[in-house]
Amino acid sequence: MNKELQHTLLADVAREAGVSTASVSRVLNRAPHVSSQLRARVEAAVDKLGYVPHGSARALASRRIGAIGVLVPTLDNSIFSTGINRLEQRLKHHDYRLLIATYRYDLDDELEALHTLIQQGVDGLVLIGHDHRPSALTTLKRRQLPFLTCWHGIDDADWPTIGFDNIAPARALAEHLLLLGHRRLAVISAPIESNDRARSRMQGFLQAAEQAGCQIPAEYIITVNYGIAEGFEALEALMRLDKPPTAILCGNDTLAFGVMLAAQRAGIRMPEDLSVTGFDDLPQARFMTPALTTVAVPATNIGYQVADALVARIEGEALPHRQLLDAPLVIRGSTGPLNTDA
Amino acid sequence: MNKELQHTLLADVAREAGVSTASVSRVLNRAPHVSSQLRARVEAAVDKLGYVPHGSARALASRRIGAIGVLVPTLDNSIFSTGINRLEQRLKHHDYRLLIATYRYDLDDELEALHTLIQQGVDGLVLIGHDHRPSALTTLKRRQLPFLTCWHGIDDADWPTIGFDNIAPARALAEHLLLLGHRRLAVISAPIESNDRARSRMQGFLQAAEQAGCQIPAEYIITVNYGIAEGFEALEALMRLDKPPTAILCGNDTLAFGVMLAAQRAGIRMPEDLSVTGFDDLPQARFMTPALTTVAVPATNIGYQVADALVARIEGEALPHRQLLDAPLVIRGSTGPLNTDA
DNA sequence: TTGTACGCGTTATCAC
DNA sequence: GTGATAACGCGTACAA
Repeated sequence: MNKELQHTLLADVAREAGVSTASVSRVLNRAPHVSSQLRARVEAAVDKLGYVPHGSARALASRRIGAIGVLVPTLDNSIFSTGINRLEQRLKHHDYRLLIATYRYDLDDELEALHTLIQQGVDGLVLIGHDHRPSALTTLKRRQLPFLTCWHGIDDADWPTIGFDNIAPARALAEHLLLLGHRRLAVISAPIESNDRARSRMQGFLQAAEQAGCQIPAEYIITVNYGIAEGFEALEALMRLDKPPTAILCGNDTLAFGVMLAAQRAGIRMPEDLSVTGFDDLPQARFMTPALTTVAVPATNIGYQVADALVARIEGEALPHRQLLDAPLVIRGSTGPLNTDA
Repeated sequence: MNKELQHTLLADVAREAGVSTASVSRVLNRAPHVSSQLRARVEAAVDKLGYVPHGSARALASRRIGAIGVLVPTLDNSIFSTGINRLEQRLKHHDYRLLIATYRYDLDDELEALHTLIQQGVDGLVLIGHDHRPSALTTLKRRQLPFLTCWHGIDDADWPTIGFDNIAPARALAEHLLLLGHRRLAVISAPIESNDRARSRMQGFLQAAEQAGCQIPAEYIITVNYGIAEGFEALEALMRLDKPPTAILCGNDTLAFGVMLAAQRAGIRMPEDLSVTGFDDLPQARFMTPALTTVAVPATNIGYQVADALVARIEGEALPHRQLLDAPLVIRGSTGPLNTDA
């Protein structure tokens, strides 16, 4: 590795402009009290030499890296990429960059990625959801690192959040189906052990059913990873039961799409023979036939708010530890009254 | 900002272990010639103090950051997230981290993001496609930064690539439709000015049509951004024409899904009344009814190969400037013979 | 095998 | 306003 071509340094710029390194640094960092004359000379020298500051050196000296990190379970779900996208744009507006790390819904991987990001020197962190390894909190606290969680609505001073309640909308979805006369409700959910969002939604579904005196039997509850294929196969499995459900509550839109596609393939009419609900309101939801009844998750807004709040926190502001956004029900054609002819 | 709690430093560990800082550093960096005795003492001290190395200081001193950067047009298309995901995992295997930046198909944003990543000190870079601002190449070369492009098959020594040919599969798709008797072919594509993949695919479509003596008229060529809604609306527009097309070539699967959903909504039968093709082979493709005829883009394999090749390059190896992977046609039910009854 | 001391490129604290 | 110069935290020749 003999890449010994000398990059131009701040000192080179200083020499070229005939000023001190301190002055160059001031110009570069938009410090106050610099004469426009000096500024001009420095900027000319920077351009001439094609100078690019050295990020690590800068971070070391200033004890600030100008980046915040985000830990996402996966980028494969476009609801997350949407949120991330907005977060990144808004952070850029505050002059912060975004470092993204993924952990495939594995909390040990999340913890490891957290350490990597901290080591990288991020100025703040965004985590998704409320479920994390306990030592994550310890680390965060010990280093006094500003952080925020999102996507959940759990009231916990340890885990400040900007998110939404997952339980109530899930309950509303189930109540909507019950009101339509359905009694054989099935649930297709992601594994709930280390995913509070999935758990909350499940809880909402079951609560509503129970309150209506309509307990959901175990064989109507299917746990799979989020994915089109998984939803597709889950529906096939449900339809093989002696008494198939008349309505299916899906943990997210992706699963619901899989279910709907399988139903279409099988010639099952929706909503006449089967009602289906999702969660997220992905762009595709409204274009399905029938259009998917779901919950509109405020992904974009979360990205925006999280950026503002975290930056404020980094700059020393105290903020409420919970901010809830609206996640409204979107009732469309995929849910309809129980067909009593059948 | 008075977060003056002293983080434990390498020196603290050294003191705790009763050894020199150099020794601690050696243990941490798995240097050879360290007695297991010393290693044990240091590791104990590290654990006891909860020491976390300071990334910037380490990068500054070692002139290596241990991360490579990737510039992606968007994370919203799951074909990219799939590739990125594999890239990240494979890089971790080589002890490199991945910094992701997105530019929303705007090449000026790409250039800006490139500078940010370079400033950040990445050890190498991955770009997607062949279209970039010329100054990107200049920068890359001047800093002698190892880099790779992917997702395209263009033979250009300036832009080493691990990708696939976009033209031939596109041509094959069109030929497939022509062979089925279709003559009224439409194309729905992303803007081609600054997107070589879209341009190559378009080129393949048009070439095949022309060679079959079946020029595609301008009103059959629609340019929109990639998206479900965009595909949906494009189909509606095409169907309003006096003589609607009997087959539609879509620039990617997402557009094709939009088209198919619009067709289903409009009661257009596929493939009897309309044949549709995509490009990517997303998971959803096989589950549509009918299943989507498309091209299987080797996203996972690209991620894997790019990781290995770029790391090799960083470590000084010379590699061929082009490596082509297979992107096979996947013929499914969404394409069928021209219906001459109509 | 281990320790000493300097250098990495910048920012920030002083004086002037 | 501007210029010296001491940190910043770690890696690594070099010496021992």
